[in-house]
Amino acid sequence: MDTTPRSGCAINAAVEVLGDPWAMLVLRDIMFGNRRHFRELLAGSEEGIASNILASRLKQLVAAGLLSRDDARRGQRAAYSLTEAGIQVLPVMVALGNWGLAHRDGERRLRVRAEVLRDGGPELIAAMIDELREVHLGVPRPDPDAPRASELLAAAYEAAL
Amino acid sequence: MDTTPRSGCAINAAVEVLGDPWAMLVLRDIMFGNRRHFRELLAGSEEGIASNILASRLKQLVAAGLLSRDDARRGQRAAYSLTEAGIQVLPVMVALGNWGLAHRDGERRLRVRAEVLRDGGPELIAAMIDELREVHLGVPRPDPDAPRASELLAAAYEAAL
DNA sequence: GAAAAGTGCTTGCAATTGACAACTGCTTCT
DNA sequence: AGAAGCAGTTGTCAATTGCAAGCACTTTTC
Repeated sequence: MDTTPRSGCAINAAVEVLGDPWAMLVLRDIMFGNRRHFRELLAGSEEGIASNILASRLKQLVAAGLLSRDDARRGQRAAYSLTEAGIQVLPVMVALGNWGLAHRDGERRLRVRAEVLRDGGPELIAAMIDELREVHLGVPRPDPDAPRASELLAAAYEAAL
Repeated sequence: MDTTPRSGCAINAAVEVLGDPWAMLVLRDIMFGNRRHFRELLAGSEEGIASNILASRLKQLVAAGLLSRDDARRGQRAAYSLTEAGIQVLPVMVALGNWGLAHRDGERRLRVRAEVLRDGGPELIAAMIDELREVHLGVPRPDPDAPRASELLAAAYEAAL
């Protein structure tokens, strides 16, 4: 786990944390799939991550300050939560999802649902961030009556299957 | 160069192409640094990519349809250009840059410049995409008198150093 | 017109990282 | 006490990465 930055560039700084294929997928499952425990993350994702890789990535993400590890009374049921820095990865995730929807298979499928993400952008993302803050940080949402962005986003994410 | 997708998820689709640390940095240098030739990319980036890795990544990015290789009369001065799919990576790049600016070093530095990217968002990105289309695809910009977004973005990117 | 310099890569090799399977120590349920 | 579930660790081996050279080619320079 090398923490020496390769350069001072901001994009490089992000890439050194998020540039690993598995890091993004783990974050995705915690964000959208709401998986919080080791075994859930291990078995849950469609891509089939190996246990040592998952352990390594969780450690890195905790060290980088994207996740916190809540070791609920030692040994059992350790839960991983997003920190504020981790929650702020959502825009990156959505941008990646948009790109993936638009450009795999030569840009032909799933246009309709993709529009939910593509243009619903900023407000939807802001609302989703409020939800993530509530779930992971325990911060109540500013407007509890606001529509649940997670459902729209999760639907668009499911459409990505 | 394995092209078999690990899953059908859109985020995974994007990660399989963009999830490599070097892929994003190469695209960054082509986008913001306007480096188009092998040797430029090799010597130009602050991170110091190895030649075999660069060759491998360029090949992958061309195969994935993000770059095109213009082999100006065989042998000499092959130029790499962004395709439309490559240009569309810009929002991902900006989101990554934002995150990097905000969250490295515990969120303390470069706030001022970061705001250029953070909230100037959508319109700035759209304008920059028009510019990239002009430079890399030869498509004239819809409004040639519009301010040059690349200067604002490049300034914010330079601030990231 | 031969030498020098520049081009896009390729090759060899040591070291790191990745995937797969099995296993450890701990805790709780029966 | 036994079984089952938990979060990981360890071992092994193949694939990938990083670094230093080198190669075949083209253009420039003298």
